[in-house]
Order: sequence, then C-alpha cells, then structure tokens
Amino acid sequence: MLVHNSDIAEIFSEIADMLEIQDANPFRVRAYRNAARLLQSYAPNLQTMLQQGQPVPHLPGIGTDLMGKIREIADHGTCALRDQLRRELPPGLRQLLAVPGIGPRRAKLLHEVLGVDSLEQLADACREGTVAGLRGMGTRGQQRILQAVEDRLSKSRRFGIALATELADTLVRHLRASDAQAKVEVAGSFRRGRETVGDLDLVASSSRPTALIAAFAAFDGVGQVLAKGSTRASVVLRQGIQVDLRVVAPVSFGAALHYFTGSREHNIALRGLARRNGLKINEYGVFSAEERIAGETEASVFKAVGLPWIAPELRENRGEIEAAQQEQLPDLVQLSDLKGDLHVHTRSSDGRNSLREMALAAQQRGLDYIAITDHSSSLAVAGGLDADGLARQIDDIDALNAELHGIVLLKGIEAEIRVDGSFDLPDDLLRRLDLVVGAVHSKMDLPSERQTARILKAMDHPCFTLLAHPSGRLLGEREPYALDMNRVIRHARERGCFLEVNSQPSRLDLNDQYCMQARREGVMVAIDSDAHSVLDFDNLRFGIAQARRGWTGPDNVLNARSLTALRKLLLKARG
DNA sequence: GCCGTTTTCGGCCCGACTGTTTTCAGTCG
Repeated sequence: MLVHNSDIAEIFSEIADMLEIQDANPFRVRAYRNAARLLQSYAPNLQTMLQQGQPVPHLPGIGTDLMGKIREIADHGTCALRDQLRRELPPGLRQLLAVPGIGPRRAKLLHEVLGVDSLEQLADACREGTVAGLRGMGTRGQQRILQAVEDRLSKSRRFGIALATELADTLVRHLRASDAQAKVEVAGSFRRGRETVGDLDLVASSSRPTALIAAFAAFDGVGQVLAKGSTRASVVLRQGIQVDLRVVAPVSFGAALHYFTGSREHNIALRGLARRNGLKINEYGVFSAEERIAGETEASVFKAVGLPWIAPELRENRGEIEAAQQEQLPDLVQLSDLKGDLHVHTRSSDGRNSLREMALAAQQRGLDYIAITDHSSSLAVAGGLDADGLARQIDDIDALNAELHGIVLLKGIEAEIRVDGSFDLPDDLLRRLDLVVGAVHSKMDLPSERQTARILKAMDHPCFTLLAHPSGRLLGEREPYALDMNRVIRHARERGCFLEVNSQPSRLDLNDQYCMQARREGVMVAIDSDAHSVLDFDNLRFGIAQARRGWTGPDNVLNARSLTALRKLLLKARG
C-alpha cells in the first residue's frame, strides 16, 4: 500500500488529538504535532526511502520512537498506538476539538459525562440543554458552542486568498482612516502567503487603542463581535471569516507583528533560541531580565537573537532559522523581478480580451513580454484553436509585434496532453511556436502510474516547454491528479524543461512544497498568471507568494529572465 | 516524545480573554 508522508502526518495528528483528550503529557502531544507538521511539508516519500533501504536523513523532532512508528506505518498503514487509542476513545471525538471553545478538557468532559462523540451529538446535547450543566459551562457557553457547531456543519472553514486579500485590504484601509492614528498591518498566515487562510490577524499600534478597537467593531462588514477587550478584539465578518485585532504600544509593534505572523512553530523555535541566549521573547518585545532590548521593529527582534530579518513566507520552521544563523537565507523572488508572463489567453479561446488588449495591459504592469497560449482544439469547452486557427494567430502576433513597442508577444499554445501523452496539433506547427505549454484537462482520474506516464511522455516531445498547473488541483473543489510528482520534477530536470507556478488563486499549482523540491532539483519554474482577462495579471502576486514559500529565488524563475536570456533557454529546452 | 552553550535528566513559549469561579481553568493564538 502506498503511504504518503501526509498519511503518516495525519496519523500522528490523530494520535496527538487523542492523547490530548486523554490528558497526556502536553510535551508528548507536542512531539506528535511537530512530527505531523514536519511530515506534512516534507516532500521526499519516506515509505519509498525505507523500502528501498535508502538512508533517511535526520529529521528534527523525530527520534527513535517516532521513526519506529513511521516504519510501522510505512509497512502496515497504521501503528499500534493509534489502534489502541481508537479502542479507548471514539474517533469522532476529534471533531469536537475543531469547535471554537472546545479543547481537550471539554471534549473529554462531554464524552465522559454526556456520551457525546460527534458534532451532531454535540449539537443535540446543546439543544437539549445538558451542556450548560457541565462544570465550567453555562447557558451562554452552550449557545456559543451550538452556533459554532452549526456553522461548522454548514460550511468549510478556510477561505481563498483572493477573498481574504479583498477583505483584509478593505478592513486595513478602514482602520488606517479612523481617527485613532493607527499603524496597522495584516499578520498571520495571510502575511506568510499561505494558499488559504482560516482567519485574518491584524496587528496595530495606536495612541488611542480604545478608539481603534471601537472602530474595528464598528466596521461595516462585521457580522458579529466575539470578544472585545482593551488590547484585543475578535469579530466575524459577514462572509464568515474571523478577524482578530491586537493593539500594542509602538515600542512593541515589531514584536507583536512578528508574534502574530507566526507560524506558531517558527515562534516556538525562535523563543527556544532566545531562551538559550538568556532572553525572553513575547509579543511586547525581547527582554533581558526585565529590560526590553528590542521590539519596535521586526528586524530588531531578529537582531536581538543574532539573526537577520527573515521573510514572513519562510517562517514555518522549515529550516529558516538555521539558514539565518548560517547566513544562508535564500534571495527570494519578488513581483518586480518578473519580466514576463508565459501563460496568457485571449478571445481566440476562452479569454475575454484581444491580443492587443492583453499586450497593453501587460506592458502597463511593467512586463517586457508575454506568451500567448490559448487552448488547443481538443478543449472544445474553451473554444480551443485548431491548426488553422493557430496558424492565423501566429500571423496576427507577427503583425502586432511589428507595430507595438516595449512589449513583445511570444507565440505559444496551451496544448492538450491527450491520454496517450501526445498533443492534438501537428509537430510542424508546434515547431513554429516559441513555446509549448502542455496541460491536462481531461481524464483527470487516471491511476497514478498511467497519469504519470502520460505526462512524462508529453514532456519528452521535442517541442514541449512547460507543464501548466502540474497537479491539476482546484483548491476546495478538486484534489490533485493521482500523480508521482517526484518523478515529474526529476524528469523535468533530466529533460531540461520547466514547470509552472500557476498564480490563479484557485490553483496555486505548483504549491509551495513542490516549488521547494523543484528548487532543490534545479528545475526552473515559470510564475504565470494564466490570465483570461486583463485583470488577471494582478494574480501574479499570489504565485509569487507560493514560490517564495518554496524558497524560490529569481535565478530559478524562467520569466524573471530578460527576453534575450529567455529565448536562449527556450531554444535549449527544445534541444 | 525530543533533546543537549542548563547535555542523559529535566526541562519543553507565553500572555489575553471568557465565563463562571469566588481566585481560576480552559481555550486560543
């Protein structure tokens, strides 16, 4: 049985939840959580390494015991500890931990006293009024829990980055415009560039914190105020997203921004480092004994523990602190590094704008070139181009290039990769193009071996340049294809072709982990908008964020190269 | 359960808010 690292992570996460409900040593619980977290973002497949007898590198936080459990899970798909915990506690109990206001203690209490072991049963118990009778609970708590359970049962909890960006921008503008003279920044997973966010965290400093918190609670989009104190408040916006605001004094702003940017794992690691240096870090600053020695800016916080500033996207405790200590932090790609966009549609397939409109919009955003890559004909639903249509578009592009200055259109196609790995356009036409972007839009449910073979074969075509949205996932809608991405990335290296980081907020594909792996393998990526209208160039920032999370530097980004350098690379890929 | 500039035992990040408590436990971030 194939065991992904994420499967092992899920088992460890379940064990952590169950142990916590059983009131186990919290540090033991943390060990499982840390391991789960690590495995979740560790790309090389451990089961394969173990089965092939390859040496497994030392993974921080995974000692003899957890490594033994990893072997057990790789061999059997489960481990004895999980099976034992499942016998002791109903698995449904875990769901209760996801309800705001319910932690391990209350989950245990609910189970032991009321026999509750699922969200549905919890909702029933609240309606019957029995939850209010528990120690530490009352009717108000019961009401809140019922509301939270009903919310949770009715909708998913994570929000796309496009909506989150819009809401965050609006709210921050509102707070900055209030008369509280506030400095406001968005922190949290949003600032770290996560592909989705569970909530928004705002950090502010103001001479009038009470006025700022009042302005926050009075924001037009607020549906419900959950909590409101003198230094922090929480609301739920009408869209269902929770927003937490924390207000600190200006001398603490950097420390608070760092603290609430997280990740939690990064913070714990940084605090550990501080403690070993005899310092204490909290959201108010860095303290030596009672004296605050840093905190006004983030850079001062890092400096106090002997580190350079670390970009938020790296703060996942995936080695960034060690890299900072060794002065080996990566130079991360920025939006301004992009010289072009290699995946752009027009009205010739399913885009909304003309060649000229797309070209001018790209130029306005400071790009030097874009590749026109409309769909090919087998994607009938998108009105894809057949051979004649593509030939006409090639002529149109030549004509427009002769006319335009300061922006160059490259000739390309988003070519359907058919089930047998071939393309749906003749080779002589593909050879006239500057690049061929291969993509899978059909038969997405092939078994892994066939799907992988299909894509590897397409990459072997001499005209193949770039694999579009490699995993095929749609966030919150569609899982990635069954695909051996490790082989795809290795094959791209051997073949000398490229992989896309698709910037559409619903795709973000490659994701951060595979960006990291591509970087390790030396495979260049193209950060593309996949624009279907002139507005979509704005999405490039989302792709940039994922690439940065994957430690990608401008050197590893195909479209951060000048047009001249890009043309050389495209020709080389053609072999 | 992990780990070592406090090194094989004894630590493990830290503070705010809520609700129900009559001094604080539980939860959250």
